[in-house]
Amino acid sequence: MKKRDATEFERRVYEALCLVPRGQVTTYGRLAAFLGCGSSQAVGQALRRNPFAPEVPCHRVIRGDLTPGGFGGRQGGRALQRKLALLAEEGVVFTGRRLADPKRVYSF
DNA sequence: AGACCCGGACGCG
DNA sequence: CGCGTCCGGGTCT
Repeated sequence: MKKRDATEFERRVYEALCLVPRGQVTTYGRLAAFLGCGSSQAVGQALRRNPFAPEVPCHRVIRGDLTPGGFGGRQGGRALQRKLALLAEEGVVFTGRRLADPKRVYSF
């Protein structure tokens, strides 16, 4: 496997993600709007690559419906549980598969 | 070209 | 109210 440099678009996503204060989470849609991309899908892909993990709190990013989304959906859900536990320590609690506190969503 | 992920909506119990 | 499913769009390799 070859390593690839993050494109300018992805770099932007990580930078915006770094602006999210601890204890709060953001959504792909808000992130995309802040980047001016207009499509949250591209943001999801950039985080899924997360070449800067764990320096980049990609676990602080959730879907617009307050669902974790594709957080390790391919790793057997193991990574998802791990990030979920991290968020729980920050105060972000999920109810089943949805965020229990929509107020925790941070907006730029 | 193909593959990947997100967003909103609908219906059901 | 919550869940599962459907379709499309934009980006990356």
